[in-house]
Amino acid sequence: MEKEKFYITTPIYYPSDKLHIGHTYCTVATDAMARYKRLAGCDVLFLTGTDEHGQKIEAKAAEAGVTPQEFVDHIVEGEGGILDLWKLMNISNDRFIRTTDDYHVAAIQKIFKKMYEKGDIYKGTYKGKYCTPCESFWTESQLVDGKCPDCGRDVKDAEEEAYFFRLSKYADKVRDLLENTDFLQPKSRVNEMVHNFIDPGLEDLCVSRTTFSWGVPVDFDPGHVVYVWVDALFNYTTALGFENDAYHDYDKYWPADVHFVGKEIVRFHSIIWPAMLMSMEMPLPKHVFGHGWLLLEGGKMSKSKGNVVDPYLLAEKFGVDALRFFLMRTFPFGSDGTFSNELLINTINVDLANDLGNLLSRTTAMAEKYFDGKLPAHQAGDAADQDLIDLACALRDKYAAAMDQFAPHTALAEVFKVIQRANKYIDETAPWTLAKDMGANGPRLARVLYNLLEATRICGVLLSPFIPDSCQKLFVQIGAGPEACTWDSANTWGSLSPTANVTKGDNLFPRIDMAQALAELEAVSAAAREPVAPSVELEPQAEEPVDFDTFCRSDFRAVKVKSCESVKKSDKLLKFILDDGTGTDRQILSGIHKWYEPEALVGKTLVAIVNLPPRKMMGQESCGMLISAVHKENGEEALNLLIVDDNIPAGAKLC
RNA sequence: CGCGGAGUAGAGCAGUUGGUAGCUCGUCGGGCUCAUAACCCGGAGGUCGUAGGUUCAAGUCCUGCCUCCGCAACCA
Repeated sequence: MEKEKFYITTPIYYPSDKLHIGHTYCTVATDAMARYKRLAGCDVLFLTGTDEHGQKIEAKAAEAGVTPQEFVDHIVEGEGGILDLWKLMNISNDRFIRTTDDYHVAAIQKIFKKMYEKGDIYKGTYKGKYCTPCESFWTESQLVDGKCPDCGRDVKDAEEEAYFFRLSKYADKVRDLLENTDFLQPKSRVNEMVHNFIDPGLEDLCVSRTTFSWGVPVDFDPGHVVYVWVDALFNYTTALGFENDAYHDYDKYWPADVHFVGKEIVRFHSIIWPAMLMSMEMPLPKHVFGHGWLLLEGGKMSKSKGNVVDPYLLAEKFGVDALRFFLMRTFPFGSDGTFSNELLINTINVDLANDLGNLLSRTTAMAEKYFDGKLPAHQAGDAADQDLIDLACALRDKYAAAMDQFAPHTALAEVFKVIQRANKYIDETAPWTLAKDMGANGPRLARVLYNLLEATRICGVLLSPFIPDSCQKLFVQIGAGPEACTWDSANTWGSLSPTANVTKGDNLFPRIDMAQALAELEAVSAAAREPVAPSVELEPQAEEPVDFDTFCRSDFRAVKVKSCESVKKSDKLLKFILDDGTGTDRQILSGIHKWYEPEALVGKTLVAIVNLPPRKMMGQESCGMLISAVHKENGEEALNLLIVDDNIPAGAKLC
């Protein structure tokens, strides 16, 4: 019989930096799902990879003084790189695609051309802000102080030739897909997509650039490179051999059964991707699942906060399986979760050490102690066994139902109900009491231990997609051969040979000393936070001279802060009421809340330019601008207001 | 009135289609001694943010309000 196929993917990650626990979360989830489907008898293809083109990587490589290819090679294949991380985490992907792979590049060119010939990609003009010296286009929102974010110089309105994809043409079909099918999950993400992007009207999408070269060239129009969407999204099909000869199983595996993606890229996968496939007249993936993020206490993980969680460190310290298990067991897959080391250690101790590990340990210990590791064939069952047996036999279907709904946390919760029931069964049957009279109770005791081994085995089979290595050890200890580790055996009581060889091995999951482990982790992260010599970056000095008259027209004045408060609904703006010596209060808004609390500034003497035209911000008028000194420290923006001597009277002119 | 999410025991969270409010930690008491100071049982602790509404019945559905968090905007 033909096996049912199952094609599952992670996003292709952007190798501009090392990956963190969030990437690991998504990849581990995909891996567990893939392993589950293989266990259940499917012909699985599991794809992950890297999205290696784009301006940011080009720039980072230039900064590092290497070619873009060398740069991504190092992050992907180098020591401690992405491939190493997935190897460490025991990821069972069947393929790994890099968008710089030759076959992918060639296929993308064909795909681009096809959509062009169909008329769904057309040449238009891309309007934006252009910085001539940098030869860079920027969008309005990318500008810093209205100037080029790279060099700080003026930008001008400009337009360039670019190719556009007719996204608008597919708006209605995509809306129908989102609203009336279970294509996008969890359902809560549908509203967000429809209200934010489809209701306001989909605009055609710019799919080429001429301002950088690190991308797939448009082969029929030199100078243009394919911009991210076409290049990245079609990886899911080129990795199967679509429009290339590197692989030949597109017909077999496409469409994908599910794309697991982070919620930040749900938009691309649920709107742009289906629209492009519609254009190509290709089948759509069956599901896109947008999982949640791992947050940290106090908000998002971010480099600048220095709170990025390193999967290497945790896997090394607590074990790969423990980390994998924690990620899948603790957080509902569709929603955000709050990561903490305490939670990690607690989960390991409670579920893995106390419940699962200890169950295995006490069961195998008794089998050795009472029967030298080999139960006799003559065993005596009892009506009291039925509850445990029923629960264990019903587990597989509940587990499968949860997994098929992309709810690994629920599947694991079901497994642990059985583990807890088994621990309770030990109390109910009190084997140590039976053992006092082996003559009378031997067959009964043997049956009790066998039932425990069976319950443990079934849980082991179903846990193996999550903690594969640990389950192999478990199977060895309970003497389960390959026939007792199959999907079919997972709801068949009695699959384990009644006289299997049981050996008590090392503890599967040793308990972790919470206080000690936390202290060690804290020591590591304190060392990491130790500044590597605070690198101060300064803006280069302007080369262009300014004539004296122009300079003199700027009217700088000393001003005294009469009041200062944060602006409602803005996390950056502070509103200042200032004494500028004129007798009339001056109001200035300044985006410096990140560096200053308003109450700390009242009474200070500052410097402001007062003859700038007033400008509205967040509905309030700002008349002038407060002067600050700015620099970058360890890559992060730093800002200090010019606070001058209080002896200077309000309104004094600076010249 | 930009979009969305969340407010459930001291803490952290589950609660599918409305039908006796659960889990982990912590806490108090008991049991057991096979086991990784683990396991098992029981107690205390919740007006399920708030005010209304629909219903025989609402944590669950509807409306208003309050608070928090993302995104967006703003950041002269």
